[in-house]
Amino acid sequence: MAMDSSTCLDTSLSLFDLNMNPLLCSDGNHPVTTKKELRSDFIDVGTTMISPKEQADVLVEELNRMVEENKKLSEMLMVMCENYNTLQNHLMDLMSTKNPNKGSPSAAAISKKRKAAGSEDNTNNNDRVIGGYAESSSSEEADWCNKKPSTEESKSKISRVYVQTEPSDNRLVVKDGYQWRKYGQKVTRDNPSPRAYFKCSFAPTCPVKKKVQRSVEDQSVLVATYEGEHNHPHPSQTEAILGSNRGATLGSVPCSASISSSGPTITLDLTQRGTTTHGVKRSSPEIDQSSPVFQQFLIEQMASNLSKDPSFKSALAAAISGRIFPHSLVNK
DNA sequence: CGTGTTTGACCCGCGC
DNA sequence: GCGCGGGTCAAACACG
Repeated sequence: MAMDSSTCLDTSLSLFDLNMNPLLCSDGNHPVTTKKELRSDFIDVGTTMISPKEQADVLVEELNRMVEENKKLSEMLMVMCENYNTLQNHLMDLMSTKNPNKGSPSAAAISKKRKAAGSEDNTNNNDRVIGGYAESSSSEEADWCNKKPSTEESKSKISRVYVQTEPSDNRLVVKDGYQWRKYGQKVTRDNPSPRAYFKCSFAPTCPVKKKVQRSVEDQSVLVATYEGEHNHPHPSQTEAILGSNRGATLGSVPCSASISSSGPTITLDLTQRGTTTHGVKRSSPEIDQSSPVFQQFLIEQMASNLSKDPSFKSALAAAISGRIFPHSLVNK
């Protein structure tokens, strides 16, 4: 639904601002130093002639400052997540008062036979492509649930995302920020386009699966069907706060229509925790973002991503070389 | 060499 | 029981 998108987009843009601009810390006094600024800080220090002892002190001081900023960024993330949840709940209330009956499929729809589902992509009149993406309504999903009587809770969490792509783009790729491993491809009877099967590979234990297939009616539209719920935070929740300006990271921000670097693809992540589909409030257990486990996860992700970030490495290398070989840096 | 993708084989549920 | 079709597995392959 578009409302979800706008809510999500709002949060994403906040993240984007977080990445691009030196913001004030939560105490409102100390500006958060971006990675770019850090690099220039290093160079500035590196070009001045100071003793090794002082250099070590400066390094320690710098490290402490970064740790402090890291803490503050984490706090900001927590606040933002809370705001997101508040907005989401507000939206739920609005949607439930507007469409009290939506999301409760009729018994007829539920009892649809498997054969009737054969033309699922072009018979569901409730599905509409809206501005490049759309989400499905309930009937097909209820049918899906019926096909496989759920033995696990996650089986019942099914959503569908429509993504407008270039007709010439033959890849069955729907960018939603998560990491997916393809484990199969099949040509189905009702659709000449192959259907690709993906599993979430961000967390080894994540049960979420995704099916991607081109729409029968419009070959430029990819239909991504998500099954299950992620048991881990969205990768962008940890990557975004690192202030990385890399395209890959930006592309992983949910609802990234305005900032995606990969062409006209517009993705709407309906699988995110707390997100609803079909106007039905999800009842799955939510990840407590204030929990020590979540915070530990965040810290580990930050450390991991920082260590992988080539620009951070080069900045660090420049800073170190600037201190050890100040002249060589000046000559550059 | 590790990781991800491809693709044919296999499994299983459903309809006849 | 058999055939069909969707979903999954796993060996082979590609790539960085």
